[in-house]
Amino acid sequence: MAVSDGLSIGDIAARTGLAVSAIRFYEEQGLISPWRNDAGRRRFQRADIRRMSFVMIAQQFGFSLPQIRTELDRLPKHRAPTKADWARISVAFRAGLDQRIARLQKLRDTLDGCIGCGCLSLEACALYNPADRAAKRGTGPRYLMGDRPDQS
Amino acid sequence: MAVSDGLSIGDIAARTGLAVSAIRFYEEQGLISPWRNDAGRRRFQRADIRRMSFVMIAQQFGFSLPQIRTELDRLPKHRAPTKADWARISVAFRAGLDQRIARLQKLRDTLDGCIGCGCLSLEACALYNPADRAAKRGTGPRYLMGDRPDQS
DNA sequence: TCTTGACCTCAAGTTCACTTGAGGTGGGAC
DNA sequence: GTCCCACCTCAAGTGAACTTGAGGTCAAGA
Repeated sequence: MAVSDGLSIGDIAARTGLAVSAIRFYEEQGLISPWRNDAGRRRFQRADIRRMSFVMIAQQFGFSLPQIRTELDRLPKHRAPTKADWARISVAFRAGLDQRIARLQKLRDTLDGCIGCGCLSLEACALYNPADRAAKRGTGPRYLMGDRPDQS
Repeated sequence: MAVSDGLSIGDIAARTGLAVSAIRFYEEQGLISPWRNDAGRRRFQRADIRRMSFVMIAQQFGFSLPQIRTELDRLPKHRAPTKADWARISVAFRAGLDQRIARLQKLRDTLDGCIGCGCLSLEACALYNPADRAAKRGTGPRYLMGDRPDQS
């Protein structure tokens, strides 16, 4: 097979460490758009490996798949993204990561302070009035790190 | 009602921002152990508010409820924990938080480097051999930040 | 020729962290 | 007395992110 034929789903699985079923699921969610060969099988670009890695990293930061999709939608879907393409989406995204890291650091310090404070005055303790209360509305699992779809 | 009667589930909900149903669920999961009054209603200590806050913060760091339970099991369940009690569990837990933060920072830098690298040599790029591959086994949602129950 | 392996689809199952709903109790306020 | 409200239990539903299973295609190798 020539390089232009692209990679099979098995190749992508081997290269990314993702399960084949997960890759199919990601296609369904619009995170990748492989084309099909004559036999109806998925064919991927090498650049899709990077897309998948991006997904995996963003997930660790607590982004949901729809959110990641929004980021990736700013990349070209059917042409290999250039360095400039990636750099463009990187700017906003990196800021988001920094924000999440800072938030966790603040949270850790809050916990630190409160564990140490003894809290004879319960009302005054930061823990009892946390900056962001857990979302009370909606069902399903809570989004981590304060990144909920409805930031009301 | 005297202070010694403790707080109702509604009080706890109001003070923590958690839903009443969530508090009942947390009891079921062994995260809190309220006692019951004559009418069979849950009664909480003031210290339970702190317990719940701890749960909420730990969750934001990506800990699962069983993991949080393990941490909390090191506190006395039916007596109000002292400052020393909290300080004791704080040591190990704080280290875990620092580790998670460091991990995210490294991940962010990896992404940064890889977005900037152009990657003419795909094989050499750190993204194609991420330090920790996503778990391939098991069902259900992936645990965030590499903290899975079975660290095989 | 036959089998194996990699791929395909579509429906249903799974885990986590909850919420929702149905049906019931008990105590104040009017 | 009756109404409401806060609470109770237990079963079932929900959303996210996948996995598993059943049943089928197709090409390459023994």
